[in-house]
Formats: sequence, C-alpha cells, structure tokens
Amino acid sequence: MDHVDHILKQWRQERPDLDVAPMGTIGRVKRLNHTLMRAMEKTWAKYGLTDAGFDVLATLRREGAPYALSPSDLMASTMVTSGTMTHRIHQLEKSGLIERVKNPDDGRGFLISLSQRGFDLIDEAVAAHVETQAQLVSGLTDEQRQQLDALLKQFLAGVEQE
Amino acid sequence: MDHVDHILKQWRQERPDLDVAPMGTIGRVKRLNHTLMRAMEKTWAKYGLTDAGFDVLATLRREGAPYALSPSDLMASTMVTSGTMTHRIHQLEKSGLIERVKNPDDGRGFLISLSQRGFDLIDEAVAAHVETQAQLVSGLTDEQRQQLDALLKQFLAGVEQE
DNA sequence: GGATTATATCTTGATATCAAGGTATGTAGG
DNA sequence: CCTACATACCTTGATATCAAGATATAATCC
Repeated sequence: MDHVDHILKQWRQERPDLDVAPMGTIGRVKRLNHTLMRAMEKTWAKYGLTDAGFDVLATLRREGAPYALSPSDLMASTMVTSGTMTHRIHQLEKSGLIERVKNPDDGRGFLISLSQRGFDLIDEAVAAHVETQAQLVSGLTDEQRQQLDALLKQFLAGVEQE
Repeated sequence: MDHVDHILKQWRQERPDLDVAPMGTIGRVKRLNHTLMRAMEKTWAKYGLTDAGFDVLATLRREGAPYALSPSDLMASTMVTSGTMTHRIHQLEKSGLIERVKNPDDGRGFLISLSQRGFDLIDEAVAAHVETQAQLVSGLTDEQRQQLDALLKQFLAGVEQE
C-alpha cells in the first residue's frame, strides 16, 4: 500500500463510477520520474551542472567526434522548445563548456560544439552519473529491469506515435 | 530501435567502459513521463486548468467531505515545496476554485477547501482526465499494465526509501 | 531572377518551480 | 510563566520552461 495505492483507494471511495487503474500506472511513472530526477540532480550538481546542462553536453559527447550539432538537432534529441534551447546554449557558452560557430552548410544556423573543458567535464560527469543510476535501479534484479524496459518501450511506442 | 536505444548505442560506441543499461530504463521513464504530461495537459486545459491546479483540486476532491486540507498536507501529497504550494493556492483562490479559512485547531495555519465551483469543475475534469489516461495506456494489455504496475511499484519503493 | 514558402534560431512575456530565509504561532521543560 | 525550540506558512530571488511571434536565410516555383 504505497502512496499511489492510497490515492486510488480514495478515488474508488469517492468516485466508484471511474476506472482509475490507468491513473495508478501513470501516477507511478510521474512519481518515479520526480524521485529519480531529484536523486540524479545531486550528482550533476557535483560537477556544477543542472539537468539542462548535462543533457546538452551529454548529447554532444555521445554523438562522437567532432562533438558538434545544430541547435535544431539538440532540440529534437532533448525534447525542449527552441526558446529553451537558446537559453541553455547561452548558459553553457557563458560557462565556456561549448562553443558556437557558424554552420558552414547553412547560413541561417550555427553549430554547437563541445569545448575541451566541456569534453573533459562531461566525460567525468557521465561516469559518476552512470554510477548513480546503477544505484537507483538496484532495487530491481537484472531480469526485472529488462522486463520493465520492454514494457516501458511498448508503452512509449504507443503514446509517441501520432 | 527507438530513441532510447539509439542513445544507448551511441554511448556504447563512445564509452564502452560504462554500463549504460540502467540509463535506458531511467531514460524511458523520463521520456514517458514527459510525453504523458504533454498529452494530459491538453485535457486539463479544456477546463482552464494546469497540472498544478488540477493536482491540488483533485487532492482535495478525493479526500472526501469536507474537501479541506492544510497547505502542509497538500505539499506532502503533491511533492512540491512550500513556496510552490503558496503560489498554487493563491492562483486557485484568485480563480475562486478554493477558499482559505483559518485553521480552528492551529492558529499558525489555514485550511484550503474546495468552493462549490471548484468541486463542480474538478468532478467534471477528472472524468475527462480518466478517459484521456485510458486512451494513453491503451497500447498495453490489461495484463501488461498490471505487470508494469508491479515493477514500477517495486522500483519506486527502492528509490523512495531514504 | 523575383516572389513565395519553408526553415533555423532568437526574443519576449508569462508561469512555475526551488532554495533559503523570515515571521508568527504553538509546545515543552524548568 | 518564560525560555527555547519546533512548526506552518509566506516572501524573495534566481532559473527554467513554454508559446507565440520576429528575423534572417534558404529553397522552390514560375
């Protein structure tokens, strides 16, 4: 009987006409996301990073050499709007972790690339981050985690298509 | 090969020293949460509500008569800080959906209670919300959804204890 | 090549959130 | 009763986000 079970119980009492089973599933996803984010933020903070900054640097890093993407590519990868990405880029540029160069192939745009400092920082931070994540999933066995992956993947495929 | 699989593939190429399997699980939770929230916001917006407002009104409604809780109780239920709850309460009060009365049992605090309009609105909005949620989970069978519930519950129990 | 449409990014304005600290009221110990 | 501590809520200041619209460049079509 966790927090979400309690909520469902209350609804079944107050609104027995509603089928609240899906609310339980979605509620757990929301709550889990919230708790996981809070935990991971602590690791990012050790490297002077936020969710937003880590997200951008990691996207550039895992892309491989030459560690550069356009703002549009970054937007698509990170699920934020253009205004948000502009803001993130300015912050990271001010910190000297990325550089902004004119896109030689498209005069309208730029390329965002990791600076050497940005590369070194994210390479170290991501190792710590992976360790934190391993700790966070340690309540599940490997097999359970794989089952969960499969279900989440199917769920996601269902809601992302449109 | 979804978006998350692509990310893991990139990391395995660039950083074969890291075990990124947990990142896949956590990444799917994050992405799923984001997509679900975006979808549910559309329903809330039809009733002039945001995530924040719906959250508070629903918490009061499912509590049962007399539909009143202290700001502290609301904070605990909704996982936000006191500053955020103060702000939410002011917004909802301005909209006439809740009322704030002095707590007769504790001179330091207040009780937040649903107004008649607030009650009517949330009672209608939650029915639409439940329908939206049913649609969102329709990519899973009932059995799969229940399996997912069980795994999420265990995952959550592992990360929430501290 | 000029007009039209599409694309890439930035700007603006409104909200929501948090962390840290402030104020008022309650509670417990001597 | 008075002091010390605890609790409940609010205020402040800094960020992050989004939606909508602005601007500049590219691509396409006669």
